[in-house]
Amino acid sequence: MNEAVQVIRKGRKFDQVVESARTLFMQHGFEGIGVDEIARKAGVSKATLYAYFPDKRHLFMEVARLECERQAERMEAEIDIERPVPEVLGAVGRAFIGIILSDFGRNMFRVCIGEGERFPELARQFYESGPMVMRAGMIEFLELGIARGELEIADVELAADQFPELCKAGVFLRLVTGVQTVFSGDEIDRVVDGAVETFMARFGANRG
Amino acid sequence: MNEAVQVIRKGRKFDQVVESARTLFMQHGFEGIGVDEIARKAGVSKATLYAYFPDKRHLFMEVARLECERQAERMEAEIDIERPVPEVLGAVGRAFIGIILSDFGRNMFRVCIGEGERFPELARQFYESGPMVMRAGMIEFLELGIARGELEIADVELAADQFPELCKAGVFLRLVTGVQTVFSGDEIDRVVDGAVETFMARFGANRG
DNA sequence: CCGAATATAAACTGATCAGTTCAGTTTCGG
DNA sequence: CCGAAACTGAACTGATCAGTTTATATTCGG
Repeated sequence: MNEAVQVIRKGRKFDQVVESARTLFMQHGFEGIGVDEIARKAGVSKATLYAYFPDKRHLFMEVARLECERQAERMEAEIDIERPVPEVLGAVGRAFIGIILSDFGRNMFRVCIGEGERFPELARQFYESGPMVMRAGMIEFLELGIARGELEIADVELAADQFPELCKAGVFLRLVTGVQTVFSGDEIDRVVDGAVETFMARFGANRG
Repeated sequence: MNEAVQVIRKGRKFDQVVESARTLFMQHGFEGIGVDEIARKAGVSKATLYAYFPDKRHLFMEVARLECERQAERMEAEIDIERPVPEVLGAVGRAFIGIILSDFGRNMFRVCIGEGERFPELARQFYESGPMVMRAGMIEFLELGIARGELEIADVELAADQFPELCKAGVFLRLVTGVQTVFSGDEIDRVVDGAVETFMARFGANRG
């Protein structure tokens, strides 16, 4: 089944390499760092690195996949979906913005989008192990909210897409274009609270 | 005042170069095409090209700036802001999605974001001549809608950021990651109409 | 029709960097 | 303690590509 994993993990210094790659990729992006430096920081020879991974791209993919898993787990652990819908949405929005603003998020977007044409495999894997997972979680949660009578949604998938998009309002574009790279807590609250309010105005079940 | 423009435009084959660059950049992105090919397609020698532009990046910037202007003009010409707010928003949304899905839009995002760290000048200029212009237009229009009594908005800037973001729901990310590259008219209608409905649910002045 | 501005072709520089090779060393299970 | 697997280091290959150079040719205003 998972032969691929076994094929890749064959040496004792595997984790050192991944950890070094994680740090450097997240800090400098894909093109911003050379394989030599990754090997050096890992305390490993370049030849060893290439014994583990067929090329730089697959090393990056592995790092990206792990990091997405990590973020997804953290998010799941932090958020209690039993709380009222607006509260949960607020928490989700703040976590989401946090990821987007992190070195990881910024560089992941940069690489996936920038490299998308030359390296479609990565962008697709990123979508599937990042945004798609979150989308599935959103759908699940929204359906719970509907069942609880807190939400009324005809097109749940569209709603699940709209919420994260709302959270990016005025942030994402300014971030990736470098127009603004630091956002205060107040700024984040403003956009997340705005997202929750807009979302609830449309989909909240107001019977009263 | 515009000495810079005069300094750049000094030969008779300038337009050929820009036009060639426009076509090829929009088709292959920034890194996807070499200067040699741009010169060849322009029917111009490489040396001539470098007589016009200090480097490849500034050539790209010029193309980007012109294309943004072009899109902004087209949008302004097509849309009649005297129509009812939801109708105007629908038209804006469809035009916006159209730009995003075009070769120009896709590659512009790709390059600005991908190249952002190494070439911040471009991303900033893009933000200013593209999204920022649209944002200003949105703000103006929303204020008109408020004055007309069709809208009620406390934070106009946030609302102006939210609408385009809503229009991207489920489209933008799938596009830039290559998960889905073609979108049907029905799909576009679904997301734009959904954006208008959500927006109006929050900001529409329903006194009835 | 002259001379200054502009354009050309094509070879060249120089820098970058992923990935390879190989001869030799270390590690570790059995 | 042996032999196989894993690892090392450092030089090397090979490809890409932006930008330069140079000697020559074309264009065009005055």
